[in-house]
Amino acid sequence: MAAVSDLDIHKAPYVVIALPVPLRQNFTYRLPKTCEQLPSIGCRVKVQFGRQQLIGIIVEFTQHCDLPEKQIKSISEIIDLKPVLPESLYRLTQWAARYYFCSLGQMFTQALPAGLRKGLHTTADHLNYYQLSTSGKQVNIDTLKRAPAQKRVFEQLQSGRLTPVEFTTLELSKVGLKALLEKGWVEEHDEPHVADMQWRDNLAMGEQPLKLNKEQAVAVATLNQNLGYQCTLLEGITGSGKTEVYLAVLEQVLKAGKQALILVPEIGLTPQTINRFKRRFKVQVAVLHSGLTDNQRLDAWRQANSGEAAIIIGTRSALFTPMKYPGLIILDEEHDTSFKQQEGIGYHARDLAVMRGHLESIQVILGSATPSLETLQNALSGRYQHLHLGERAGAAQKVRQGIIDIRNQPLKTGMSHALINEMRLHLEAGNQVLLFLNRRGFSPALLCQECGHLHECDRCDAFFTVHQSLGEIRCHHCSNQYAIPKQCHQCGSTMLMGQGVGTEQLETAISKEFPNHPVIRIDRDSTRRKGALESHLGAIHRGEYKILVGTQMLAKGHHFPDVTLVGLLDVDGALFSADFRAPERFGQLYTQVAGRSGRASKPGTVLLQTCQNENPVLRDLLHQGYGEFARQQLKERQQALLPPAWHMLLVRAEAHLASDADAFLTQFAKQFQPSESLEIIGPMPAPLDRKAGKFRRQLLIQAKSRQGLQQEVERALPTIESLPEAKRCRWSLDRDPQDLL
DNA sequence: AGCACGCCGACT
DNA sequence: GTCGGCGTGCTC
Repeated sequence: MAAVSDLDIHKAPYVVIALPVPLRQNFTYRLPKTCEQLPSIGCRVKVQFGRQQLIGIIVEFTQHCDLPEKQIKSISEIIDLKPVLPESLYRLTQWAARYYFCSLGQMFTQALPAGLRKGLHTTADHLNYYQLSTSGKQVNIDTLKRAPAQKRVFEQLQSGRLTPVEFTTLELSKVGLKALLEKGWVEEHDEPHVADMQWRDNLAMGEQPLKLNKEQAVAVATLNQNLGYQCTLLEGITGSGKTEVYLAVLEQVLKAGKQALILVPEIGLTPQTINRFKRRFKVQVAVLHSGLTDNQRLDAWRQANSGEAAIIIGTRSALFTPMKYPGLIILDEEHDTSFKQQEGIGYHARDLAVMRGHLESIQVILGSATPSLETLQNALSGRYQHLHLGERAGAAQKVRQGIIDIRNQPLKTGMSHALINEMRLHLEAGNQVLLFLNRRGFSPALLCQECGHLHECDRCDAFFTVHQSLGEIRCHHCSNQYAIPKQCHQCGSTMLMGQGVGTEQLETAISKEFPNHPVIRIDRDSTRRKGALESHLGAIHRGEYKILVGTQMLAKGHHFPDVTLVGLLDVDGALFSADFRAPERFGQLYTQVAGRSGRASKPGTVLLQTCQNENPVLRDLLHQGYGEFARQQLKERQQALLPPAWHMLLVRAEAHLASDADAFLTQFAKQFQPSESLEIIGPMPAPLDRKAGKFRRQLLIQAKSRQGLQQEVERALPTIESLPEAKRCRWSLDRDPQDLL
């Protein structure tokens, strides 16, 4: 970035500033009248914007400005003299803003922790922590026998001081701490903070590494040879020891005095994962998850930025955490959809991680048992290094797998007789059974048995979902809910019943079928309460439940050693979805459950219910494993001009009048010339046509080359933005959309 | 996004 | 008569 210390204020009197507003532009201000030291590009400044004060970032110094003089305001305050972000991250933000067609200001909103957006310092000069007081050290812990929350806090403090971040990470009770502070057994300290960089010269090891098998050793050796930027796909089946490979590479990186950033899916950031890294190396680990307060998040950011934290672990947004000594980026479960932001600017942490590795000249490791087709294509084409762990065909070989043909078969609440019989066998042998049901398309609607009327949400184009236990009908697309009606809204009949199978109904039906085997349901509804998922999983492991019913949630990252039968009830729904990624997702889900059911001594069985037992896609997956299946899918995507072969931009528009959304998208489409390398599809109704009383339409732009798409959209956007139709609806752009639904 | 202005419905 | 609903428009 160009420093401006050599520029004269008179020559460059204007400052272009990126502001945190959802507008695709920057704003020009004047330097303050009294400005002793000139800030540089990347510094934060406070400015008056309309009627509010905002904090923005300097993007450029310039001599000319087309606006009338009197419209230009002066910067009210300069916050930093040094850029908030290191140059590599400034460039990454700039690149991402361009790629995702948003302003730098919007991208900075994603990249900076809230504390910095509010103007707090980038460095911590004080360290705040709790520790046992002199009187506290005399106290016998048994006196806290009847106060378990206090006891846990006390125990932790016996082994050393705790910062507020650590306090939250350990899930300790605030009330317990408060009580101890009041008793005077614990004191709060605030001391000048001196950065401790000991780890860089003298890495202290904790737990001994496990012995690597041959494949792991080869992978580690290969990875350790990489210098500078290199992206690698580490394709390893469940249980093949990817983490051990990460740890071995990490050791080399830490020994060289470099930091590592580890990104995991939302669901994967568990204390177990974090502890595995903490136990191996005696270094500071900064953890960034959604549960942190703004201050705690800023603390973790500062530790990473100063180089004190050697390891940074976090979910999607942790991608933007700066490292003083960048050494390595690991992105585990690379195919996980939580790496793509779904709301606002839909950036993909995986794609940006690769770009960041490039900008920082460090290696990036993408790990998965079931790589996304995007990553697989890059690995097959040689853009990424490709390393394998475990047999290629996957765990599918070790499990018994079967297809239940349900054509013309009577189903009992979604279950075939064959499935019920098999369940009985496994349950009688004392094992656990797991049933998967996709939520989408499977909601039990409220049907009138007399007139056939299906009760529909009055704000959306979706059927209500019946929740028997709550006595409610709910719309899953907006928060609309009512008591279950006693009479049909159309004919007044009282013969109303749920139609279709949802997890809840399945749960009830199973309890009737197997009264002696307790059932538990795991889905978004049953795990809403904080800690509910953990407690349910605990009960499952203790064998308190024999039958597990759930959605995808159950497949991710959990291992159930006593489950010997897994049933996938709605295979057809996944294979014939409107979403072109549905088969890929199904392949990933299937491979995960197949890899996790049973164990060496108790081989698992996976049963699929389908009307398509000759389906070639299904055959590939079952007989040749995910690798072959994925390669086949890649070919199909190429033929259909779909990602990752082609590149996609989804334009969404929402308006009170369907015609307003349509008119805008029609105008949008007119800005492009369809050709051999550019296709325009739509405008068409979004799959959920009406949501919360508004009409939703979408337009799909598919381009042969990434650059072509970039250029075309960049050329057309200024015109589109000034379209009168653009004001009559809310619209947004989603690059590389994950969900067309 | 905020924040204002502005124009129509149920209340102290 | 007002309080407040959210539609529309603007921000260097």
